[in-house]
Amino acid sequence: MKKPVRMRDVAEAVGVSPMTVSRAFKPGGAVDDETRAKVLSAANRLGYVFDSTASTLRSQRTGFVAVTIPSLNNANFADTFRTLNDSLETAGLQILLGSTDYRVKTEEKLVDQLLRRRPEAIVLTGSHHSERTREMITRADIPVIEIWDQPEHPLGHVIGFSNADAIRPVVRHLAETGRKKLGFVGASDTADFRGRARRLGVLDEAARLGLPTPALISAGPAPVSMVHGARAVADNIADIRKLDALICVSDQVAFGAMSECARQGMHVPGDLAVTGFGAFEIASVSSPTITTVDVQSSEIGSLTGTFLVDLLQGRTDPSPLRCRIRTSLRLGNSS
Amino acid sequence: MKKPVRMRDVAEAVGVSPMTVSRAFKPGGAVDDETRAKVLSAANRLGYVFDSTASTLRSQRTGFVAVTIPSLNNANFADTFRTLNDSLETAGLQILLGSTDYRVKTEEKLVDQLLRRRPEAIVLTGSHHSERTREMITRADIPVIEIWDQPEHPLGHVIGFSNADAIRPVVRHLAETGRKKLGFVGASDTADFRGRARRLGVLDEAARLGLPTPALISAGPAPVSMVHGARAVADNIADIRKLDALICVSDQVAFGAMSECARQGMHVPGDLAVTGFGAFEIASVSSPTITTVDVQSSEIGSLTGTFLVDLLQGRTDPSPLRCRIRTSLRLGNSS
DNA sequence: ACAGGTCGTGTTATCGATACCATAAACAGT
DNA sequence: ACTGTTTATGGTATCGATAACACGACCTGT
Repeated sequence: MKKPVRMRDVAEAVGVSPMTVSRAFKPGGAVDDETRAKVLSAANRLGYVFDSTASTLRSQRTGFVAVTIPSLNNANFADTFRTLNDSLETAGLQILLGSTDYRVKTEEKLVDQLLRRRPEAIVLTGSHHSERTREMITRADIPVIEIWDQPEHPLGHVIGFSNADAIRPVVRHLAETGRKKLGFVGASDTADFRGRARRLGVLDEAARLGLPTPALISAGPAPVSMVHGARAVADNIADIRKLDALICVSDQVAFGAMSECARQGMHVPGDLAVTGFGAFEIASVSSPTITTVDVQSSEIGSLTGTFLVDLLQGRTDPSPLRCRIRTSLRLGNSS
Repeated sequence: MKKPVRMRDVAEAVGVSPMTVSRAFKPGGAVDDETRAKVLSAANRLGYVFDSTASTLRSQRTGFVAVTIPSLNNANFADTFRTLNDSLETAGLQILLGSTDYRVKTEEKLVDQLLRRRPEAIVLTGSHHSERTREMITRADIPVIEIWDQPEHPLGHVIGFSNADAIRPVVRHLAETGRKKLGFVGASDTADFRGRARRLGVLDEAARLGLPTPALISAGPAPVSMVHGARAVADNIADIRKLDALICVSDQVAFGAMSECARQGMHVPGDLAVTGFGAFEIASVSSPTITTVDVQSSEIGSLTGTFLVDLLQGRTDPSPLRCRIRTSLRLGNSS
């Protein structure tokens, strides 16, 4: 239980001032090469570990970026988060992650907690926030990026796509291939705003094309995944036999639905077309492969990361960015 | 660009000392209820945001827990991380997450970075670390937990299972059902230590049971997932036709393998049994369902979380814990 | 030779909260 | 009445690094 080594101790050991040690630890610090080498070797010998907390307080730069995502077990956001993390960590930034559990109230508490850490920027998944959340973030006066959506009233920067528009090509594709009686499988509640937007997109596009109103089939409360897709089909099999296409809110749900269809003796795509959303691995590996919408989740993460790094280093115009991620229909054998 | 509100400003507004404001913000702070209410309302009115950085420096408590995992897109660790995060955040602890990319050198750099933030504890996935990593962590003098493994020489606490032992029942099950010519599909390199341990477990158990040495089929470098399982089967189809069981390093690989088998006209389990590992959603939703090993990934996370919270609050004996997570064979229709 | 520049280093004050101790008031027990 | 205890609050020093400024040594060009 000896007391921890501080910068001062290293300085004394080398015979320089703490300031010189400080500079030796900064990548761009103006120190003589020889001095730096001596400092670093002494630091290593003494077991000195740089204290970011003190540095942060004095310099007012935390190196933190706060990130909120709806759910950690939703594979949808894993890719985005991973690529975002990769971009940021090379710039020496550390993510503070929190999950909102699809609730604006939870998001509010989370944002309050995160802001106490003085992040240099904040990334929010989605665009629906409580009034207080908006206020806290505005007052924090740091860059904000909303991702995975196209908000009407953005808080700051936007890197995402319209979930409603992204799914329209699916409806058109189904209509073009002669499918008329559509169904939509998604979460029952309205907590998953992106899922809800997709549902609205489906309904609207079907109306525009003069198709009958799609049947809405609930897969239970968000987040929904494979088992929920399977259960939704099992629970509504009679209705589903009357349809000729099932539009699912995600590839996971689509896969679950397809697998239950197989169990029920329905042939995909012969008896029923099934589509997903998100272009996840499962879509290209399942049989049949799933018709889906590629939203480039990795792209969202890496774009956000590089943009943020440029912004924080002052290399980028800080005026609000609205970046629309290009989404595309990817045909599989399920439709 | 007005200057930020500090505790002192709130104190002045209410007419108390900063110390009282400080206490009003602590859950257990001894302040008059009325005073606290006045302080909090003033804080809210002025837009004061508590500054954890300063608090941390003075009190020497950061509220951080450092966590390293091999890969963020490996679904294996998502459940563990999610439940761990849930337990910790209710206790007001914030995770600092880093991914090691399955490399000890990357882990070393990561640990160095994370320790600078002065975490109150560190959680490492796996048990293979560089000498320098071990040294840094030992010197940091904070609780360490190694998860997802059973290290021979633990750094501190252990919450995990033996990957080699966990997969033995799979081999026994296959032997009992008359399968003799086994194959193992996993990552080619030795970077994924847990995958390697499973392979060794398969080889050893096969030898004990007097079975011929299982064929080793590479699915490429770690991390491996569905597409790699499918490709491994496609690339080695001639060899695989001679086998009667395929033991895969994970459910994802097993699913990919099964789907390629279907494409190749091989029937599972008729022509070939296929098994996975991890008991992920895909195992119970795919058809056929996959025989797998349930390792309770969620359990690992929540156990680690509650243990850590108890430890940091001094409610638990700090002597090294070695917790063996019970694993179990879960039969599916794929074998 | 000298003004003006760069480079490496030291001195001092400070970032914003809180540990530690002191104090005053209220109240109980003998 | 006096001591001891509890509760609510304030004053001061401090956590460990660094921004800002100062300074001397060494260039470099005219």
